[in-house]
Amino acid sequence: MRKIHAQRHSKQRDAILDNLCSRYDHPTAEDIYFSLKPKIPALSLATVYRNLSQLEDDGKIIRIESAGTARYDGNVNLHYHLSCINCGGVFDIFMDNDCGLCQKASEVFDGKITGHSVLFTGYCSACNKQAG
Amino acid sequence: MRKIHAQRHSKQRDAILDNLCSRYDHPTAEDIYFSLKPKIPALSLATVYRNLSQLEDDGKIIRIESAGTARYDGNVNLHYHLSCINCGGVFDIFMDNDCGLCQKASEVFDGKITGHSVLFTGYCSACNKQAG
DNA sequence: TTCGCTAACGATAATCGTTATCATTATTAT
DNA sequence: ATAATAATGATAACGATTATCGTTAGCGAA
Repeated sequence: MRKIHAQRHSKQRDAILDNLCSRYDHPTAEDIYFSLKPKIPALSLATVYRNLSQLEDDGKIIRIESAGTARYDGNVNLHYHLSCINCGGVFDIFMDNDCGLCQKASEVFDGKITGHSVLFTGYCSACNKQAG
Repeated sequence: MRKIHAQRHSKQRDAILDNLCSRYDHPTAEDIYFSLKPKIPALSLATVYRNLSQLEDDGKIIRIESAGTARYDGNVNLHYHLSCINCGGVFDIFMDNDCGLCQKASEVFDGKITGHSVLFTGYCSACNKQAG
């Protein structure tokens, strides 16, 4: 089902990937759109969506399925996320391995596991200190 | 932010919870709607959505954030899910613990972790046998 | 270098899942 | 039974995403 993409180069796609890779706040498509709009005034939101799915298909970015709106991540190395109950932000959680999660899951599941994602919920550093 | 609900009893809510708890295919709101429609012809899709969020707030069911459409699960005990790349189905993966995932995450994350969800991707039993 | 093909674009309409509104119905305490 | 109001059904509204379509631009061949 994976499509073949990016037969041609485009400034918009470059800008979108650059933008995503230079930030760590896991922006939504709209966040990226508004972030690039000053630099590329003619940019269309449709183009952002189009390229984000394309880049995802090409394995260059990751889509984070948080409630409601999709967020994106330019870091394709294995890591997890925490969605803050208080501020709604999404934060990185880096662990040097998956704690044997896939291994264990493969043992108990009669199918084939090719990947996984983990979304923690709780309070980010700032909100935890602030609210207690 | 958790709301107080269910001050009154309703046949619709009972039916929705019953339906969800008696099946293991992690249906969408619409799936439940069509499943109950023959039994409760006057049922409205809005009522299904309303009660699903209410039941979720009450901790009686779980919402699974898969791509696009939300799915629901009547089993509130800790377990994980696999989304089949081939057929699109969502399947249970039961493990007797979290493999130390939360423990490890708490060590490396400067905030407070209160919960987590894991979504594996791959092939379900049937699709794995069929396609290889 | 220009030409032609068509991928990618921008603008916007359409779609889809979900939520809000509101008049009506039904549950429950009195 | 009655009154108060939670919950309902119908449907409009909403927000995120995708599809459409005419135009633009990347790139290989002439």
